[in-house]
Amino acid sequence: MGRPARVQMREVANRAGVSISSVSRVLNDHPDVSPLMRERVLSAKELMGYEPDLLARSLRQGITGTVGFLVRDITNPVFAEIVKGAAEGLRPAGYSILLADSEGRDEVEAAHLQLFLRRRVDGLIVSLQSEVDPDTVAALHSADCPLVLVDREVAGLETSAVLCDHAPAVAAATRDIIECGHRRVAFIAGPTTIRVTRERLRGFRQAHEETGAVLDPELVRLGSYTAEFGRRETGRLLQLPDPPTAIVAAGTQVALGLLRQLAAMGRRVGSDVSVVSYDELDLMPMMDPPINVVECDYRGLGRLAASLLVEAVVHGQPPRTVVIPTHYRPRGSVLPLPR
Amino acid sequence: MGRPARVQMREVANRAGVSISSVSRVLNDHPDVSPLMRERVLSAKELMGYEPDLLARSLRQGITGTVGFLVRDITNPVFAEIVKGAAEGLRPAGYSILLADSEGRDEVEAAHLQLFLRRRVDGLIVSLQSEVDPDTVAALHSADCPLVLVDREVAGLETSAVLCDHAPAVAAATRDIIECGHRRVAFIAGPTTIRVTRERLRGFRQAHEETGAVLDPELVRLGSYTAEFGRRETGRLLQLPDPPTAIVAAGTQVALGLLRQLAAMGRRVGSDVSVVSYDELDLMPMMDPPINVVECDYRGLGRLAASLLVEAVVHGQPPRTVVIPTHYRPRGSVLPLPR
DNA sequence: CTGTTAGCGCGTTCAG
DNA sequence: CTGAACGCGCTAACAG
Repeated sequence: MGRPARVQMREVANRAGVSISSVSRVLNDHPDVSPLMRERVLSAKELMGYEPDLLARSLRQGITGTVGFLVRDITNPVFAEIVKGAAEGLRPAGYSILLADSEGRDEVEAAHLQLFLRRRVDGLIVSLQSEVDPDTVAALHSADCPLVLVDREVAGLETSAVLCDHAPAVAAATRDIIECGHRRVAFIAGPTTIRVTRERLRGFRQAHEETGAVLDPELVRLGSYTAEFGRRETGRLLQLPDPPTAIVAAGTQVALGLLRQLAAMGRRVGSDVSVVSYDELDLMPMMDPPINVVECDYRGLGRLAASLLVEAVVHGQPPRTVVIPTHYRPRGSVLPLPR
Repeated sequence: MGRPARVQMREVANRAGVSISSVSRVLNDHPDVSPLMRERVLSAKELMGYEPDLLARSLRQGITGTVGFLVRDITNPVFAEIVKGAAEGLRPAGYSILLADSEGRDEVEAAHLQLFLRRRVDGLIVSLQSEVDPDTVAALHSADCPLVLVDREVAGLETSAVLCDHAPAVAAATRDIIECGHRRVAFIAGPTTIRVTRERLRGFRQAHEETGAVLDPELVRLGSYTAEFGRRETGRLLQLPDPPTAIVAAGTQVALGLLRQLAAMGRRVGSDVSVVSYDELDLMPMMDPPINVVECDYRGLGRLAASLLVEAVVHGQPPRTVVIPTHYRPRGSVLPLPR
């Protein structure tokens, strides 16, 4: 079957015996069109299977109907959920999503943002892997469209943001551990160059202060949100002369690495070492014992980001920051220390 | 800080004291440009921070540098992996990804495809939720760009495809179960309107034929690839007068639902009912007992889809179909039946 | 209410 | 090797 040659507006106009602009008016629901005209144009359109070229329309109107979405790693279920939520929010508003994955590299992240801007996206939803990379920050500053940061903050950038309230939830988790009698609690997370880490760490510290427990700096391991980092640091922590009896793993991948390392060392969650993981992996509740988690509604977070963006793009609303609650869900992986 | 007004090509031309077309030639690496001209233009460009508008370029050149990517559900780790792989393959080639999620609705799927075409994507990578929806099929037929189907096939459509070799892997899994002494093996999967289901079912049947085992049609449950379907059918199967002693759950979400239902019923994997799941969820190997799975390299599949698309778009290569191997990984969730 | 005209920002013919 | 003019397909401003 031959390529169904792309039919253009002028052909429809000729076929209907009217001018091009009349076709345009009908298709854009301009008020000043006679019923007869509307009829003629629409039937010609249907007959020829005409669909307006959005590229040309975008160039003319200066709006593309696209939103750039940047995530650190689309295979991380947290980001997949956020994207899903945003997609649910953006589709009814008529926006398409340009998706970019940072691939763990700052230069890729910056390049994607620059590319988005050159494609003239109407808005950006961004969950950076680095809040401090110069090129990335420069790109964000040069953005001439609304921007929503997801669980991130960039110094000196006035923008909308949707944030998770990590600190209280991590504090609750840590308090639970300490109240079970643990005195050496470790913390594994990513770099402090992103807000999530700083907030989580803040909650972890706060719980120690409130309970009067001593926080050994050696037990805090900050590096990257990867399974490999989680695995490695778990191994190192447990080989310490005075090892921790409980570990808080901040981040899905870090938690995964932790569990792998425990399995490799033949240690059991709960009995050998108590564990609090971050983010609800679907299988966490079905493990034995079920893993305690800190989590929030990431899909809702994505929907929220979408609605903030839409209200900024469409209604010109000023930047706004929304914080959503985050929860600690004890399930059994934290056990009392034998006295 | 004020909007950094978008700088255009003509301004760069004025600044450099040359014509617009000279600027264009320099930026597009046209051979016939003097070193002096190149120098003048490039320095003016840097000075003013000019970046070409890709929208206008696309309209002029007829190519957008975008690829439409449609998936059934981006929160499904399988699709997230495929998207990641494709992103890795498409970025170096200079393509951006327009991502669409079908949201479980045929009309959404068709609408997304139509939208992609109107945005004049250079290519499509598509993993349909329905291979038979009329609007969807019509949209694919009307596509005037290269198309790569991912683990799908659409009747009458000459196109590239990347496929998983499901049947042998499911057959191996099923044989393993039967050889362990199980005589009533159930199968839960999605609709037969997509290739994966048909292939998986074929493998399941084949194992029965080869071993001479009897396949009770009542034990085959085909519906949808959702956790809810997996949960419900697991419950119904186990309440049968003569329930299965083993279940093959095809699909990540179905398997998840199955595990939830077993947990809810207080049944243990292995001892109460043997299980083979589909697709490697990261935690499957760490459950007790570790779940047997059928899986393949989905990220590689995505990369493959990207390379097929690129070779079609850039080099005009004809449609090609590639099948990648799929594996059965026994781990301990299938146990012998007591004689 | 409708047709004509002028661009949106670029790339690409053509002369020179 | 460079500049001027045209057009990608469409919408918006203006006449009629």
